[in-house]
Amino acid sequence: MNVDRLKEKITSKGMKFTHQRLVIYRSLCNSQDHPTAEMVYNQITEENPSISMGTVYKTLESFVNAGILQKFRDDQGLMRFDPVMETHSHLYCNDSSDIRDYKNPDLEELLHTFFKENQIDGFEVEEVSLVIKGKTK
Amino acid sequence: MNVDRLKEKITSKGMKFTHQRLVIYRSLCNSQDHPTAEMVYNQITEENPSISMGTVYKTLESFVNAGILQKFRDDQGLMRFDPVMETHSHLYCNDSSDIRDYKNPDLEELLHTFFKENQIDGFEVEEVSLVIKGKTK
DNA sequence: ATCCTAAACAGGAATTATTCCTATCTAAAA
DNA sequence: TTTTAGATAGGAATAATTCCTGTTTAGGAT
Repeated sequence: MNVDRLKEKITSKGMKFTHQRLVIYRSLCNSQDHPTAEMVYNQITEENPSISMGTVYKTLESFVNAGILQKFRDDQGLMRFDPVMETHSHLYCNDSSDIRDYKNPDLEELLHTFFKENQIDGFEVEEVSLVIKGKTK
Repeated sequence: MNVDRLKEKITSKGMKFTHQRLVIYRSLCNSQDHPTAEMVYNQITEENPSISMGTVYKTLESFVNAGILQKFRDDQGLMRFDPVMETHSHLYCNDSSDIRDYKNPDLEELLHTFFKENQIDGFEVEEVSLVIKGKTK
């Protein structure tokens, strides 16, 4: 994604376009590993040593609120950030801390149908995602 | 569950039977709310003021390793403990921090079949659970 | 019943992810 | 160019969890 598209993405949500936001969002878009705030910080400070940890946290949170990023907790309790906004599940590797994306429209349809037909007493389902644990082959 | 059955549960895993372990495990068995270590601590210290926080953490972890409890992270990153060992999913209330159990054999069968028929490239599924978010009605 | 020892415990310090605070700075609207 | 609301840097504060150390104890051996 080029700078203009990144800028458009940020400003379209009513956020000021700053160098820090550009760098942080670009880092997310280029990563496949659902980085933590610290991983983002380590990556961007190689080229931008003056960006502070607090800014990384605050910026990531702003992006989540603006609907530009998703966040979720991993098993160690660390917050992970994800630029993929469509509904999808995650594959957790039992042998490492790898987390891969898993997206399957058939599965989504299956679950949607299931919960439509199987109402839960006293609970209204709004969102379902899967935690899939296993081994990388 | 009476004291003898609780004791049996603990010693059958090769663990020494101590007063602290009895009290902590009993607290878990009597709760429905997937308590955190701190919630367990607060509950048991009413009657057992000398049990330390460190012991609660260490004991809960020992129980998990022994296969007596399950643990999982909630959205706030807190570790939750659960005496229900069978596979089941959780209902997360969006309006509060309530977490209810959800168990449905049909759903488990459905998912089992799905992942048998839909192998994931480079990944071997071992365990699937659902994160179900929504509203308590 | 008493002794012995590995394991468990209490109490508190240390660690670590994350949030909070405040003075300074800057994007972008006027 | 000026103005100012919002953004940032840097560091202090917070809070869940782990670690450390000296003391105690469960339960097998004597």
